[in-house]
Amino acid sequence: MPTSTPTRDRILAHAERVASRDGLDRLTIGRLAAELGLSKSGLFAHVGSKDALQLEVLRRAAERFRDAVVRPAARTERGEPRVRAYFDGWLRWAADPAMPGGCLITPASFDLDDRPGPARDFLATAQRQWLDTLAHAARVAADAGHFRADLDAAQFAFDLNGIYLGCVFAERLLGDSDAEPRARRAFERLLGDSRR
Amino acid sequence: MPTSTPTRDRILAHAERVASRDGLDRLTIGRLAAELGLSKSGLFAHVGSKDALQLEVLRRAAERFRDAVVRPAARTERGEPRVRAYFDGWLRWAADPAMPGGCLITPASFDLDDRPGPARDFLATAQRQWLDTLAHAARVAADAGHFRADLDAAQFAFDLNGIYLGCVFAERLLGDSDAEPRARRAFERLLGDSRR
DNA sequence: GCACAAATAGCACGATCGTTCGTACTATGG
DNA sequence: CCATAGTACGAACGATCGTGCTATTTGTGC
Repeated sequence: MPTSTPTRDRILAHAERVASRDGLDRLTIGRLAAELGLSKSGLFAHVGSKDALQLEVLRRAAERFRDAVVRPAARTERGEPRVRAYFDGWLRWAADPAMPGGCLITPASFDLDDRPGPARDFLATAQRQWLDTLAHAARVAADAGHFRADLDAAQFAFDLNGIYLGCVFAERLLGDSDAEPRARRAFERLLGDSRR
Repeated sequence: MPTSTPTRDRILAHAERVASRDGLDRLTIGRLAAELGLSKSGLFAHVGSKDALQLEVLRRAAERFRDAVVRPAARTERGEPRVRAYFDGWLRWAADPAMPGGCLITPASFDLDDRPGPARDFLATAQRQWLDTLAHAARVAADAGHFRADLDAAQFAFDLNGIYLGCVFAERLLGDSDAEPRARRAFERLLGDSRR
């Protein structure tokens, strides 16, 4: 099982789309093979196992997240602008048309939260890292005087995450068309409180 | 398929626990039957179909939520105290030891958000109702002078939901032991902003 | 043109899924 | 004592799952 071939890339790219629309654990080797015009065993040889496939899909989604959100924002001006850039990128990521079902990591985080295993471990680590990134950016903003000095950065990250989750929830389950404006309003409220 | 027999109640009560721990769509007729000492066909006769089983589990969870959270809080003093009662009950519900995997509705809401059908419809309706209840309570609190008069009640419900989701996320995926204190702090911040 | 390796297909396996069907057992009402 | 309805069971169905094995195709260096 090679680590990167054109076919394998095709498989994983499609698997990401399927997982986005239908959920990570609705990924199925047979269905994937049929949709890609491959045989089950042919596809299987590329991915090793179903668990490995799911894990790899998660890894690639996380990598795309880093490319699309984390790295660009990390190059913007430090302090509050960078915090804003993180949040903007996050919302853009959630609405990325390349992923028809939205971020596949969010539902997986709730789905796997009680199922020990490599997938859950990966998700927990990745999410912790992301929240740490957000907290660190808030800390830097506080040190720069943009936010108040005694800001609880971890609490800031917790609050931001809640805003994001509420946005995804309202948008996708409730079909609430102004979920994103609401999220932005909540964000401004959080920033306001972080200043004074 | 009768609507209520002792056996059917036993089945559904156990199904709720399984769905709480493993997720609604990991509910399986065969597994359920084995764990209850019934035959697959015997159990099947009680629930009609798998989809009906899942839907019924959702219905019962929602009913328990009304009994445990909505109704008690609705009888408390109107205004801010009732808003607090809703939120307290909500957090208590999420930590209810009777449901070993926490609230089964939250993960299902993310899991089914892109899968049309009766289960999704039910979830969307139930969640909309709950958010409306919260918004209404906030509106009443504003009219009573506890919150500022121009409070956006729907935004309040949106924010509250985000706090809850962030709490579940931190608690269950990250194993963050002070997720609940953080949620309470976020709640107080929301209340503070709703006053001025 | 041939050897050799990689990529893909074909086929079968055991398991498990939801579901159906026929059939017992058990109570209850006449 | 019999009819009837409810309750549960066992066996089987077609489908699909993940996963092995064994060919066959394909491409590449000599």
